[in-house]
Amino acid sequence: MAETAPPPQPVHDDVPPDTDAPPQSARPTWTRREPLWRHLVGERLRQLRHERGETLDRTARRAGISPQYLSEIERGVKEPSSEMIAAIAGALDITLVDLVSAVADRLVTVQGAWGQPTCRAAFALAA
Amino acid sequence: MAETAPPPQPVHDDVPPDTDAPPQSARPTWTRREPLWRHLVGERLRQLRHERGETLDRTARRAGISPQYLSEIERGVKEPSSEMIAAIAGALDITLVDLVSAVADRLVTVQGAWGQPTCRAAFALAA
DNA sequence: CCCGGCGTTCTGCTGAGAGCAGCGGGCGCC
DNA sequence: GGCGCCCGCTGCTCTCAGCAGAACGCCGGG
Repeated sequence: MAETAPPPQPVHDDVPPDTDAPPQSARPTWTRREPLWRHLVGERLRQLRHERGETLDRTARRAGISPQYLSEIERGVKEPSSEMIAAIAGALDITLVDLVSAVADRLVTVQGAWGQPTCRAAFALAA
Repeated sequence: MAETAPPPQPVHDDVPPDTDAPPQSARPTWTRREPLWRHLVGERLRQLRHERGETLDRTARRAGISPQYLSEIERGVKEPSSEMIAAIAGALDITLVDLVSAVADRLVTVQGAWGQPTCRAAFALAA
């Protein structure tokens, strides 16, 4: 590491959740301030996988990665590359378009506790 | 690399754009099929930076990274970590919430050439 | 011509960490 | 007990993130 510019300090504290939490828990993988991208995308990938009734092992194989690694990605422990995100999305039969939109939707929902509407809410109003 | 599972093959071809293109060009940093996450987020970061009238050098310094590296991130050449994304978003005075939403909006806009409405359009309808 | 500003590209470097494998553990269910 | 599902730890290899230095291109102005 070069000595001129120190690496950017982590802007946020990653506080891992209780490991006692059941794996099916809806508890987010961050407990303080803003989550990082890897937390959000991981959470959403897990949610999508559960919605499809797929096991971690099965989805991982379909994506061409190890089950452990998919577990780590879903929990926001590891930083997936863009290709990995695409591969997992493919294994879940969702496009990157819909995945990022889904992540954004989740974001708005979480941050919108004080009333910010979601995309879906907007369409409902329009109808 | 372990010999058991080959790395997932790139799902998409990254074809770099013409280097003759002016840096202010609206030409996307992918020219085939679906873009990858790093292309989309990079594009959006550049767009946001231009909207704010900030130079690459200035934003990079604010984010605590090198200007060259920010250039690479914006062009989708390098894979930014979640912390990097957060740092750059902070330098642009935008939350990760709004950034991912902005990325998703861009996605819908691009993919919606055949008529899929955006969030903004939905709110306009509601009003 | 010169200069400065802005951004990109190239080369080269180092250390972090991605991604994996093996193993063990916990939990729920039968 | 068994099984399935998932998580955590250790350890490994190799890629590449992130940087620095240098050069380049383009533009505008003197």
